[in-house]
Amino acid sequence: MEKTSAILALSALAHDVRLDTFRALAQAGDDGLLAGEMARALSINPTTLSNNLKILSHAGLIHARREGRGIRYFVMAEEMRALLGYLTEDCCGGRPELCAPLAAQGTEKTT
Amino acid sequence: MEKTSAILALSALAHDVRLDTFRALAQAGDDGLLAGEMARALSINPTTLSNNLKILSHAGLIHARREGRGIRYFVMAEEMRALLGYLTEDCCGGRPELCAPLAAQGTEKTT
DNA sequence: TCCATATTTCATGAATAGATGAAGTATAGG
DNA sequence: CCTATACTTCATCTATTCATGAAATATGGA
Repeated sequence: MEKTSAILALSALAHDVRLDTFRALAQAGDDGLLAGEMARALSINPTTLSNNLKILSHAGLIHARREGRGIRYFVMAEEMRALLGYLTEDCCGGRPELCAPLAAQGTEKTT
Repeated sequence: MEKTSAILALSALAHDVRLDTFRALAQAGDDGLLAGEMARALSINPTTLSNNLKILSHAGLIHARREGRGIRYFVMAEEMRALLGYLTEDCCGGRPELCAPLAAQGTEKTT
């Protein structure tokens, strides 16, 4: 992954609504979610959501497909993997172990 | 890790100078780097660098220690690990395998 | 004490991001 | 076709971020 793509993805995720949205889509997995479902579920103004979905799409983190009157969004796991790979491999000074003991590590519940 | 901390860290990293700085510090490891060394090495205006170092510090990704006339900065690996953990565990819908095959994965050289 | 060095804080202006109502586009169904 | 639904795009305003010169602060040494 290139640095510019990484920065694009990082800034896409660094936002309350977008992070919530991304998480909801990740949870939904291959089923994806309709824009309207997300707007209702997360109580977001449809226009605001649409703008933020566009930013996530542009970063390559999600993609969309029309479905009847609605538009269904899906997470792009590959891009997220690439980002995590970039952060661990490239940003941790070639010593991934410094920053990436993701295998084990305590799994606390967060919100 | 809490969502607000994650957003703070993500936006701290989502910036050209700050990402470069963070990478340089990660490479330096426990030796850390003086602010001046980084400014010279990366050709960054000292004021600009200082502002960006403050942002990284505030996000908990680095910390500083005075050393004579200079100030030496160090990466906070723990916070970076927490961020990566948050992204994989919390954002990938409780199905980390979706986004975190960091163990294997092709290690291409990036810039 | 006085000065040079190293870095930060302050102040300011320019650029970018963010939210949202109104208007536009696409689709389904009568 | 006509209308309702589901979204997006446009236009606009506000808020935040960014970069940087000038001034302030801290330290070391003569």
